Amino acid sequence: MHDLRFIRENPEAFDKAMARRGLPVLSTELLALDESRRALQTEIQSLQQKRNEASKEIGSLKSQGKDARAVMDNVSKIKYEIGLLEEEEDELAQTLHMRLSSLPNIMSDDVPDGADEEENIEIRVVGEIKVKESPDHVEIGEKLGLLDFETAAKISGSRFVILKGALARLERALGLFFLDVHTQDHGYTEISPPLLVKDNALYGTNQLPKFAEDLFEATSGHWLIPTAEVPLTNMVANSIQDAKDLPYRYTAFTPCFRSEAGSAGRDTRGMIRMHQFYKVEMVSIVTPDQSDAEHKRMLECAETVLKKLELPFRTVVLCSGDTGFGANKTYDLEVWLPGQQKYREVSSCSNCGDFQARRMKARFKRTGEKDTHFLHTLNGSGVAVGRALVAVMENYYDPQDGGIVIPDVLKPYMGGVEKIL
RNA sequence: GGUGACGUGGCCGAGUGGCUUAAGGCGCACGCUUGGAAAGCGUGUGUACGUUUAUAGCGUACCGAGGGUUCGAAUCCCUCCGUCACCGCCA
Repeated sequence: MHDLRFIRENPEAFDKAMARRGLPVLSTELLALDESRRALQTEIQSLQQKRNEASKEIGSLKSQGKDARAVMDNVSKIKYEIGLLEEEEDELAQTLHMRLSSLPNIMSDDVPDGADEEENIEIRVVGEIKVKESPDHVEIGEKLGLLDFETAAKISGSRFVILKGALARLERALGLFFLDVHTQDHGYTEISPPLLVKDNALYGTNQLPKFAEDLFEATSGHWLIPTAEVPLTNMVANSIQDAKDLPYRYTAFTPCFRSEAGSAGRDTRGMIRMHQFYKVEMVSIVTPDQSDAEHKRMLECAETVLKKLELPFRTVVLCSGDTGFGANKTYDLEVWLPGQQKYREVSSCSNCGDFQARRMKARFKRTGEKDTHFLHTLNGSGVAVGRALVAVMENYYDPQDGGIVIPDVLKPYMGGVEKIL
């Protein structure tokens, strides 16, 4: 959500920022709406003042036993006028709110221009690619008899999978490992959040109203979370935090549910794009002056777990065309998949600035200061468990016997299993 | 799921239609007092928006949320949400 005052004071800058998102000039129309809304508000307020004064007069007239009918008639008229104006103002406010809440965040100046993911900028490549080529994870898993898409399809349809035995355990091991690293080494607080949320929460983290298509909705009016970013970030919704307690760093290991509407035909093979997958998420709640440093820190936290797993990956900055709706800047981590001979995204670390905080009225206050300010929110995968599992299967594949070697850091989580065979 | 009670400021708590400008207390901040502290005394103490050169002033709204009744609502009515207690069911 954008700050109208910012648009009022910097209309050209705002239009320029939206142009980077491929949007036309909007400030003129938005400011016109805003101005007429404010004019109406002022008018309404002065009428309300009159009404309040007159009502008080009625009270005192009546208590003195005098006739108050003339004043009462007058108030009736005022009330009628207020009603009309309020209706008008309501409509304007709603239009304005809808327009504003469907506009994407302003990107940082250092986000490179570019049309799509092809133009993301690689900032580093980490780890050595030891396995150039391998069977893909589907072949590996099915040959081991531990990966079953067919049975999952029978139960739930396409884009679901069943993991069995040691492979199921390996998935769990990855989740626990990520969680342990972030809580023990990186200072994140483990959260076990709700997986069903109200639309308010999804509005706060900007999945709604624009991206309802990508979500699963329950019959109760709840929605299944597409990422733990939703409950974790919304923990500070409608609140005023004390600056001295910040930053808050939350992490959670949760299932994520995505309808993948509009991705028909994309990544249909394997576990890359599922309706349901596990992810360890990191969320930081910070003051504006902390947010750049926190963003880099979060990126490092995500990189650390891949390094510990000794998985080769590269880090990219998303270009303007690929940066998500709510982010002002995003780094992606892409892990090497020898089955596809490609780097594939396993983490996305975004700084949302005050964009989400404004939507969810998440504020902070410094001791002694009177003003409240909007928090900055950041979220990042630390990392996607399903895709990390794919990466482990393919990078740790042993062509000699078709098995999967367990990475050293996961051994403590595998109960003595050194290799899945 | 059933029945009942309840939801007021940072916290406790009064308030059942107009002297409420939300009493009183606690906490907090500042000041007075003191050699210093405590006690005591005094002053102040929310959020959002509008207006404005303005961290002044003025105004509007906000007593769980949203509607309604009324000239006037914390107070009356309706719907929803949440909390607590007991009962039922249940991982």
